[in-house]
Amino acid sequence: MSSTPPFHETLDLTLCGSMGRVHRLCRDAVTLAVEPLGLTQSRWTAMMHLFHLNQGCTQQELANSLGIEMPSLTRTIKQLEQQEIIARKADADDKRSKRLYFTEQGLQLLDTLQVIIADVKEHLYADLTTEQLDTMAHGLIQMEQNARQCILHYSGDK
Amino acid sequence: MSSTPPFHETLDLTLCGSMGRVHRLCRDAVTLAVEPLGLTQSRWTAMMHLFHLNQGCTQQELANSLGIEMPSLTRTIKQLEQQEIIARKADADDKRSKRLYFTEQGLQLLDTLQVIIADVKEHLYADLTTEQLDTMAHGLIQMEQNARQCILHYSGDK
DNA sequence: TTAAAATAGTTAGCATGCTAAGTAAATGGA
DNA sequence: TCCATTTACTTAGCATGCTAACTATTTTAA
Repeated sequence: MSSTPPFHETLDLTLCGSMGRVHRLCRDAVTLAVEPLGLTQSRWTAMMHLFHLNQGCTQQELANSLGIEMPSLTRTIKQLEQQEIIARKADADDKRSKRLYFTEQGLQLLDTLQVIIADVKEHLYADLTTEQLDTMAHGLIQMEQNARQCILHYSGDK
Repeated sequence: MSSTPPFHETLDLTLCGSMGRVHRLCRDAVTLAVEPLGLTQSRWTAMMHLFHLNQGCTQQELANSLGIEMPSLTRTIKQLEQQEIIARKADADDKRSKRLYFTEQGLQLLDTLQVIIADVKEHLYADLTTEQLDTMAHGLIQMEQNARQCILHYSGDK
């Protein structure tokens, strides 16, 4: 296939493992930084996505944005609700749905969170050029598509 | 900071989330493919790394290679031992260490595993150029370093 | 030489992802 | 109209990562 086996070949499938490791490390870095706020990774991530989406979105929409399944989100939402950071309100039109809103103190926490995350982000992306980051982002998207297709392929074969 | 906010900016910290997602998807793809062999992600990954290292390495060496902590590996090794795929043998010189070897059937399974993984890998890396993969691999290594430093920074501040 | 520190591995228990299966509400077709 | 299907969410329980704390052994240093 490739006539000039380069760097990534030596990584083999470890490229995948490498992504997992970097993912864990990045999220550990942020989580450490926001520890004083009493937030875990899943909670601050959910908050950031809810902010970027829009208050009033459904859990399903937030789960899609996060790229996780509903049951994983349910647990996190429950915790954020107990911490009184977000509130669930039943949709009047569709009684199955619950719409998500920040509470007053949730909004205040969000502000602090954003500042801290911006700071950590600078550290994490240090020494990486814009072009590199773009290439990585696009590559990740391509691989995500490939993986989804691959999963269909193998589960279809059964 | 960046005067021309590009693609990755819109992803924000989601680059990290994206890596986590791609990691999960890739490993799910392989895990589906090797399901007939009765292997989970942590088990086939450990097998591949043990193959690339050398039989007879210690658990600590394998954990380093995998980029995971010892307790995580202990569990996986125990399972692989129960499946009689690998065997732990006490080191004669250092009685604390246990050295890892494939069993006969473990080696046979490894052969099959390699074939399947090569196939999946081709799917996963489809439409990605060698240059892209190289950039990604290097970027990941850089980010891993950044994250480790960042973690030191924030835990040192306490 | 012997007590303290470091190292290899284990166990216990948490965080976060997942699937499977259940409930309640909405939708769609006979 | 009414039953079957779909959809939104929840609950239960597994897989895999982690840290904290323990045992046993080795190394270091007084």
